[in-house]
Amino acid sequence: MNSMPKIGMEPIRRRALIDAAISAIGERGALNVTMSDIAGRAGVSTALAHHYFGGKDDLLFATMRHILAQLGNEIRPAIAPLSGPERVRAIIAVNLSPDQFRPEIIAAWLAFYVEARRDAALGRLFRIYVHRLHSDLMSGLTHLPRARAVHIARGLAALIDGLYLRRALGEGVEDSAAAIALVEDYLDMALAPHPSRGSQPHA
Amino acid sequence: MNSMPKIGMEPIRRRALIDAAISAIGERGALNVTMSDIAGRAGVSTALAHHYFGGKDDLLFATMRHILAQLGNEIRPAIAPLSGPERVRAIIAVNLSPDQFRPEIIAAWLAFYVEARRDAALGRLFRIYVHRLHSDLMSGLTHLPRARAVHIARGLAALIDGLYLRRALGEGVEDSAAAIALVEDYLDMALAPHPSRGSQPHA
DNA sequence: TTTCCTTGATTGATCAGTCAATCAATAATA
DNA sequence: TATTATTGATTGACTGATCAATCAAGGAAA
Repeated sequence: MNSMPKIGMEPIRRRALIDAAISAIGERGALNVTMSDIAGRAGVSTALAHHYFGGKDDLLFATMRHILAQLGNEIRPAIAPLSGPERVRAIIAVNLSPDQFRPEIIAAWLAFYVEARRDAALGRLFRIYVHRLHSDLMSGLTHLPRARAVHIARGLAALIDGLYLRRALGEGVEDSAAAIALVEDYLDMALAPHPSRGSQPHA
Repeated sequence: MNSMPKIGMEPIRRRALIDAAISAIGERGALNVTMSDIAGRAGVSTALAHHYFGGKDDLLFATMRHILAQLGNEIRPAIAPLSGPERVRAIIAVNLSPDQFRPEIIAAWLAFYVEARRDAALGRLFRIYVHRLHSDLMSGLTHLPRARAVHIARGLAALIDGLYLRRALGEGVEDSAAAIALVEDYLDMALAPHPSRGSQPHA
């Protein structure tokens, strides 16, 4: 380990393998993709995939982490300058943006949701996502009583995930814009003062 | 196939194998269960499972059909005497009842959702479920303009599925009652006349 | 004795992971 | 400049395990 005796292929290969994994998962629809398939798509041998990632689980974990990081990188700047309902709207817009609503991304999400039930590391990753989404939503609902804000945040989160599911199945809401409209409609209703309804108090 | 020269083990075995499949899927969290595992839980050999179901895919298909049929059998009598919002409330209550909210059932749902992306037969099965849920919901929203009813029905369906997802992950809404309360709250808001909001018209 | 019921053993395929061996590029050296 | 040592990059071939599916044979009721 003196200096740089060889070129730096590592980041390129890692990225290529992750992209290949997303592509493969998107096409097969589940995590039962083979290392051969992934490596083939990335244009390398299976041995190289093992060399860089250690094993299949590690590669899939890195893939999911990449997807989550990408989502985080889109959300952070989008909501930074906003507060209140506008902040919530931005979160919704990014989570359901055409970019996140791509079939292969949805397929990967769904497949990882399933896998997270068994894989402890994946489960932790998802819990981080769930918590981040929740606290992001809460940060736009500070003008409401806490209990009411929690209620709405949970509803929004479930709605977003539900729309993902239906998208994965190819049924229900058609495109990104329709999904966003649906969630925003929920938000509008929840924020609008309504006569006397609901189990939670509101301002 | 003349009459009944031998006792009828078939329905008993089929049912036992389906129950075993649900149990196995619930425990492993995905569809990558083995025929050995399923057959073992049912107390028979793998060869017998093949004898009665033909192959693994057929067994899993029958398992999902059984779960969907069970849901249908619970919903039908529950909503038959009702109409309007009460009918919608009954649909919500059954879909999120403690019985449907069992971890192993949720796990099976989720796993089949994933598999339905590839398996055409499973996909058809799910489309039937989606359509039935939608038309059931619509039948309780006849007092609203059609466009508004469609909007609400889609929101309710997505919300229900989203709550399933979060339940599968073990995060978010805790139990059946909390999930029902969340969806009913959405329904209450959607049905309550609110000042001037939303992209869809309402009565 | 016919007919369903049931199984153990086997087979063929798939796949993750390993390994020893090349290739290529740079840095040190003479 | 030419040579050589060093090291990352890369692969083909192999292995061990897993698993769905098959089959031929052995019960047991009718």
